[in-house]
Amino acid sequence: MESLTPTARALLGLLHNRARTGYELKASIDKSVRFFWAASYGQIYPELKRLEEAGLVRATDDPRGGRRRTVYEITADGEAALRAWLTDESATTFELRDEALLKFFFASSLKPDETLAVIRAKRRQHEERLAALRAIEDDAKEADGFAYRTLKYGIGLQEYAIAWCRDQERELQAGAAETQR
Amino acid sequence: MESLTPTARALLGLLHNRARTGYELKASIDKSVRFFWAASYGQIYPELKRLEEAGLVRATDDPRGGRRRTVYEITADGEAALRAWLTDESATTFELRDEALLKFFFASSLKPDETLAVIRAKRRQHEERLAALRAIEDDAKEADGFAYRTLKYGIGLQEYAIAWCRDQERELQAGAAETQR
DNA sequence: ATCTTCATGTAATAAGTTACATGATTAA
DNA sequence: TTAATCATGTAACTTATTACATGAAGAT
Repeated sequence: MESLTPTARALLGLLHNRARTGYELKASIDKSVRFFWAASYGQIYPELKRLEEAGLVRATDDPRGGRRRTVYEITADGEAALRAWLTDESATTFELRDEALLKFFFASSLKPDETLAVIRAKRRQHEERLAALRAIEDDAKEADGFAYRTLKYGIGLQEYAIAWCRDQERELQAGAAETQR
Repeated sequence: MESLTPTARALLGLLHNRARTGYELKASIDKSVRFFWAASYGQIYPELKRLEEAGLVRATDDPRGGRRRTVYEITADGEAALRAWLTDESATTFELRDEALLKFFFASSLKPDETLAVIRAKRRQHEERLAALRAIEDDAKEADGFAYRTLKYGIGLQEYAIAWCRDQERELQAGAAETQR
């Protein structure tokens, strides 16, 4: 038996709470784990099929009027696989891809105002992310405590990044002022 | 002309400072941008070929004894492409994949000691990353100020994550103690 | 009427890792 | 002599995104 991708396990984790359609799973992801584990339809639907073939979820046709609809629920085997993953101590994926930071890293060849633009773009990005996280705060509060704690972690991360950007902006402007004297 | 991947641009950025072999580029990445932009040989060598075909780098055979060796230097077109990217204001990639956090998010079905194990594993991971960043601190200081500032950003991020983990551990243990009374 | 949301799916493509193969040079 | 480092590369695979196609139901 092939081992599951973390994305498949995320689906199992969401289905642990309640049965959902692929569409609902996508919406749930976007309202919860998206900021540290995104997933697209192009992954979710094939992944659900694989999970069904592996017997970890059960698919049930449940049309709403003339609109076809498939609800997935987790099976006992699925619950076991979820638990096995959660309690497995082996190494977990941790990856960061930050192109704005990459630009900042190479900023030595830029003029101060161009560097400033790089940092401001990065700050804006984090501010948008922060706003997106704040927008789902109420939903997270209603879910269990772990969802809310996870969200607060994300909020803190974005705030750290924003504060760092502000520091860099300040230092850059101070440096530019000094050169002008 | 096809647009470049951020990884290709990272190579250009590194070559801006000085010419390097593919092997040296990999080593440079591992000692600088790796924590927010990793790259493997499987990407670097083909990418260098593409950059050469596009005329953005120039390859020169420069064997050391009987060991073949190809040094890449950035061309004027390459410098222009680098600059264009650095000053381009359009959206940049920002992605986080944190499987440990995913586990934490789903921890409601775990027993307190199992949840504790999840957080501790996450903390250990960040502590290792922090140590890796601290180990390259001297190199970053010797490079330009942006490299060092970028590193400090990474260090701060890891410290934030570690502090958060410690908070969660404390809260969990406090909660467990309360239940026992 | 028409726009949004609900709903499912695939094909093409992109981006990247892992494992492997090969072989020279240098340090212990 | 043996291990580490320098050096280059590819094939197979994995993971994921984007764009597209399709169509029903509900809201305005």
